[in-house]
Amino acid sequence: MDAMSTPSARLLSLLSLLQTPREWPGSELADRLGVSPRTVRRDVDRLRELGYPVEASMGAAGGYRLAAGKAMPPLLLDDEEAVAIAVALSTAVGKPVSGIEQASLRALAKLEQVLPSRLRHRVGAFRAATESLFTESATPVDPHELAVAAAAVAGHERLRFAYQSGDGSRTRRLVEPHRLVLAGRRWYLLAYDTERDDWRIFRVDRMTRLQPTGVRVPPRELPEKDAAAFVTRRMYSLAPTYEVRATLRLPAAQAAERLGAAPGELRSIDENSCELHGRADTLEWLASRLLMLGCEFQVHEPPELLAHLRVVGDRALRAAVPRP
Amino acid sequence: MDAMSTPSARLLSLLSLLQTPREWPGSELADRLGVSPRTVRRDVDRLRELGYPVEASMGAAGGYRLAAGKAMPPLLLDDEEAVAIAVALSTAVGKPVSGIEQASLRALAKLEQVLPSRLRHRVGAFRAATESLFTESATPVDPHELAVAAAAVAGHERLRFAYQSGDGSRTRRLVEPHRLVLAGRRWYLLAYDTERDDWRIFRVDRMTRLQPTGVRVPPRELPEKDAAAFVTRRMYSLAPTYEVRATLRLPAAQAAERLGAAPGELRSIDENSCELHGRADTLEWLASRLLMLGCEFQVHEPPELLAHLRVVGDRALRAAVPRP
DNA sequence: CCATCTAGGTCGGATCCTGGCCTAGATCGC
DNA sequence: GCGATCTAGGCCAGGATCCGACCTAGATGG
Repeated sequence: MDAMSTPSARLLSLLSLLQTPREWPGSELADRLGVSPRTVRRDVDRLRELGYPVEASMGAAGGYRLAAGKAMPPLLLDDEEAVAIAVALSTAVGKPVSGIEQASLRALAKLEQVLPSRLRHRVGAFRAATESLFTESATPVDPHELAVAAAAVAGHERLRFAYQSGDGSRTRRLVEPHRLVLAGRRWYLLAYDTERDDWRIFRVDRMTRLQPTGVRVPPRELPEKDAAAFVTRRMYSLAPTYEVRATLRLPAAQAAERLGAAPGELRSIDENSCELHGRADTLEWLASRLLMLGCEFQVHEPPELLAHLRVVGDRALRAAVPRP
Repeated sequence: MDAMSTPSARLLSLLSLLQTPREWPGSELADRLGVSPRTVRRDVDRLRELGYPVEASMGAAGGYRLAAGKAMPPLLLDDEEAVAIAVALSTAVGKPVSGIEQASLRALAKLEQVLPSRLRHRVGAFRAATESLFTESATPVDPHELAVAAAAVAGHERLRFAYQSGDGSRTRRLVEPHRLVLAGRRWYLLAYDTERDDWRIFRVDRMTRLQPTGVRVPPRELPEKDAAAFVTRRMYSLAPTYEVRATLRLPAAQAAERLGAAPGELRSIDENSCELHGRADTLEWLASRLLMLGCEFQVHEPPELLAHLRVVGDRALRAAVPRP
């Protein structure tokens, strides 16, 4: 333990100790912090005054611990925990659903800003290991670059990057980032392209070599009020999606449960079948989800999905024929 | 903003402000914290002395921001970010791979300990929404209960719960938790059953109504040195698993990449095929992963997987036949 | 009923903290 | 190049805070 000379440093260490899921007797805390038990009691008081609910169980074998309160206390993580959170957020952000993607992204950007570099390497390694497991998306976005972009948005910093547009041509861009928007299962950066003097939308998974320039610029006004609307209007030109229509031999309630969030539309047909309307961007993802439902189903559209199902079905049957 | 009377409270707020991915001019910080700019400079100094690397850009339009340093600073999260992290950790823990499961679990336990209850509800809601999306596992474990168990392990607290054993019988248990072990894709609790006076292993997904008793007991010694070894020896009686053997028409390198972490064993056969040896606990999971590889393959074992592939293949082909 | 823990009042002396004022150095825009 | 604007940090004096020591009260478990 360090000197713990100042009360501030002591409060921080105290918070860190109390976050461990165990009880600390005052005497042990005093020992660890290098102060008298009386001072520990006063520090506990201070924490309580700051809004952190330190619980104490009285009597012999009593002790202090931090309980759930009204506000989030500062989280004091050790190295491994920090890495675990970074990895978890990365996969969450790379496979966004839910409706808290913006918050996940903010949290990731915040964490990456202060993550020591030696930990950063470990995060990268784990990310590489886990990412390919969830190979649902054809081109999963790099969470690190996403975080860099998010930081640039939040800091109003000019951003430089290489972009590969839909037709394959590569360009260098210098933009003023405005917002990151999740649409479908992809992230888009809405930004003002300073070289082309116009608003542009970039698919984040097509951006590489992001370099925050550090140059802060006053936020520019959008031509339209809602960034998300602006994006969705232009988005479909960038992201070819498939509209699915299928009949599932499964009660609508169960189908909703198994499909989880963002299932698209489900309409009940009768007590044990329903119709699914949805949209997705890769056939593999669609086919896999439908097959994982574990029920009979019929696909009506799109024709590409019908073809893909035939391919997958044939492949499964061939795989099931034992050959030496 | 609050009073910020004491330097400790001020330092915490300052840390929170500096974690935002933007630059803060000293004057604005002074304003927000309700102190003079000189004091802000001193506070910044204090933070630096505590080991938090506050970066400053000089000149006009300069400012302060928190950079990556040697140690993790305390993370100050707003409500949404806290929820996002909790959700991300939950799915990471419920679908464990990687090799940082223990750390993820610790982080989740730490977070849940201090998470305000109103946020806890939101986490539960998001969890329910996202969980069913990744319905790979037959009985996904409840991350919240896992966190409770982890806290009991760390705090040496007796734990009470209801258990449904493999044969379907239900019992109430009172145990002294010793360790949580991840084996295969399942979590097991190694604990001393105080009523049966012996060490037992419980599948966490079969535990319900966990109640930490708050009773702290001195840690008991394991009969064998390594808990993980003890578990793995007994585990296979609890978890029926399938041993897979298959030939993939894919170069070994590519297969490893697409399979990601824990692919089992891959042995290269020739330049564009390889043999896979692995183990998994559900056929659906296995079949889906193999089909997602996007290459031809032949399954040799187990026979159950052959049967399941035939079922899935037939179903896919039936689904691809348009019917009114 | 006693040991052990939290809770908290009081006091004096040492320490620290603050704001004001100063100079120095870096950087950017004009 | 020059001035504006920012960080950096020394110095000082008055006041607030903090600390340990010592005390009593209350809760709890063996």
